[in-house]
Amino acid sequence: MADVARQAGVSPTTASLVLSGRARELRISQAVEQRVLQAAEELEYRRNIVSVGLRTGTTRTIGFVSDTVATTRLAGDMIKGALEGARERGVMLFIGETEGEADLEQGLLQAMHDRRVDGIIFAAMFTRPMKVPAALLGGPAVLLNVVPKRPAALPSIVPDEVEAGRAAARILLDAGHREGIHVIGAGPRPSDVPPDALAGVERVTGIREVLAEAGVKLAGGRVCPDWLPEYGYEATMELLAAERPRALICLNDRIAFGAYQALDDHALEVPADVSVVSFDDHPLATWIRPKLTTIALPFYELGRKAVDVLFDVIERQREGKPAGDESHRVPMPVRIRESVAPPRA
Amino acid sequence: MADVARQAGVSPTTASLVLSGRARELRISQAVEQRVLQAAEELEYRRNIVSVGLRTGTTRTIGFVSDTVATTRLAGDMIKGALEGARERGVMLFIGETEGEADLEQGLLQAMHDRRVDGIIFAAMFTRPMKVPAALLGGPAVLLNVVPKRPAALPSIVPDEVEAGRAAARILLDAGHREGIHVIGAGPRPSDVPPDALAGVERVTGIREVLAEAGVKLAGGRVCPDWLPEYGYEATMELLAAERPRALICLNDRIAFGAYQALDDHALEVPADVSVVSFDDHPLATWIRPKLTTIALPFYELGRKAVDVLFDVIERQREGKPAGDESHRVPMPVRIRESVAPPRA
DNA sequence: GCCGGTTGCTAAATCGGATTAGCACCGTTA
DNA sequence: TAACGGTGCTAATCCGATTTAGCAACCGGC
Repeated sequence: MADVARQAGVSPTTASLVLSGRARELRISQAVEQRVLQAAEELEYRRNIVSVGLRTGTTRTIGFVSDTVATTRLAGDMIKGALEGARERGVMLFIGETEGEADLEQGLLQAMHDRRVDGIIFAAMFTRPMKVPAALLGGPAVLLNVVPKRPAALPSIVPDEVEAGRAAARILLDAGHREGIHVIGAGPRPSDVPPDALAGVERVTGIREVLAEAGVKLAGGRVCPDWLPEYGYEATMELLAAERPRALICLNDRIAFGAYQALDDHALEVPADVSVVSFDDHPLATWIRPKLTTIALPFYELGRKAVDVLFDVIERQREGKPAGDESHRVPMPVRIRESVAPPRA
Repeated sequence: MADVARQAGVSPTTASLVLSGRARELRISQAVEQRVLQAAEELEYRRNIVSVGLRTGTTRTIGFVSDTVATTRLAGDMIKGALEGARERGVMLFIGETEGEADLEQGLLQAMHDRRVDGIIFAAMFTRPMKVPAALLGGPAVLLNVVPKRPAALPSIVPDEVEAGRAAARILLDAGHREGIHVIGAGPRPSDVPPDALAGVERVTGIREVLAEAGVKLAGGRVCPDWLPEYGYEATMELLAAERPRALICLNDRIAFGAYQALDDHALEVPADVSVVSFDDHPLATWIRPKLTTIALPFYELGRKAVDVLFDVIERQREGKPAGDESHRVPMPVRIRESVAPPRA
């Protein structure tokens, strides 16, 4: 910058003013402004962000801390959304994984604060209640896919799972289903849900609500120890041994995949014999035959939204206002494909 | 830091010396060292890395630039490996996506250099030849899953695809297969491979080499426009319409999934009627039935290795030595599962 | 012709440390 | 006892910007 100032024949102060866009504000003449700009261009000058960060305290950098990023391809979309939001604002993204370990989490948050990030997105790869680490309260932060175990003064961004449950139920009702509707992955009682799987609880809530309104009774439900194909398969096999369902609401696509396998074993066709709706919109959903009708987890939008809200918080903090702790629900889009049909007469 | 110095009753210089671990070197007495350390502890002092970065030029930060991170869950593992390597060295990771666009790439690299990263990992999500951007040569850098289109003075880290091809062929030979071995995803001629799919070329090279050594002839091969289940399905259907294969080498797991569907349509059983080997070890491979024998893409190791090599480069650069442009091949582990059996008599 | 107000620019301090040169003190040695 | 080499610590400078306070020149009004 000193070089630029010299080449333009002005003081470093003036150069700084021009290059940080405050020329107008501090009454620098157009002529001088142009000279500085041109000198900067000729010298291919770029501001040293580290230095700016030291002086102004803003590093144009945010942190993305999550439990794990590799578990599902969808998680990648969350980062992608965040990345895009960050890029639009000219901000870079630090990422880190806690692996669910408290000391890693502590160290990571510390490391980010040491680098003076402007804000932190604290994310989980599937929606769940978590303890909000104290180190998070040190600066602007938002919760992504995390609902705080005890009330925290932080905004959170989560998918609208209840509405997704409603949508799934409506799809079956609209197709004419009234009986033989089973849930795979939870139930039969509302409390029978894998621990910490908030999504499960909320999806079932939405399902039950819509069915109840329509005067339709859920025929049954089966928990799965984990939401993987093999357990979906087992649960569906058990179900089929006992009775003949007309429609399955699988709590995610991997369970649905297992259910497909079980239905296939019993020579039952989807959707002619049994309709299947599911959640997540995993890539798998378009690979299996028939393609799966599913309510998508909007990971990309979640990531983007998190950045938007984080910058709101940063802005508000700069104005001295408090952070706010509202919870933003991101709608889950319905993907109608080929796995639902009217019940066979 | 000034506070620490004051509390310890020494000059800021001394405090700096002690806290940067150079006390011994510059002959600070043990007593003073202890006083400073204790003061720092009491004040919960943490060095401001931004400031250190300004003065020393090292930010304890590296950049991970890739074309896209979300395409496959496996890509996430690559980042995970890099993350772990970085964490062990107390370094943070910036990530960014280029989406394959040159101007985004340019901007991203620029943004990283502006933030004075200590080094950059330039990655692609599947192995392929790419133009190495000039901005990469500005500092320490390594290529991950990228082979430079023209020779560049940068080390590269890539999976050992040729050896993986050999392994796949050996699995079939060991099971007793001699004829009716088809490739799905490439061939029949060695040049029939999707453009830019370096993995395909190398896998086929390895396959042909081992088969040739054993005096076995490849019965045929079919290209797929893209390595997705639907194309694997189509190619296999075409093949089955013409003849009855004894073993399929699918060029990735998604193709294999499509092949399974086609075999199922023809009432052929895996592995009794047809054996299937594949590549990648996508999560899918354990979800389908029978579980798929596949040669795994070692994404996690690739990510880790990239960080290791990058720090080698950084180290060497500090000593004034050149970067080196060797290519590191990471072995691809074989995952024996249930999709291969001896040919039916 | 003097005064107050603009306009246009700059000197100097600051951010939080790292680095360099050197100072005061002490025991040795000739 | 004066020169000498260690020892233990610090003052001053620097990294690359931003920011505050202020200075000179000019202008119009009385």
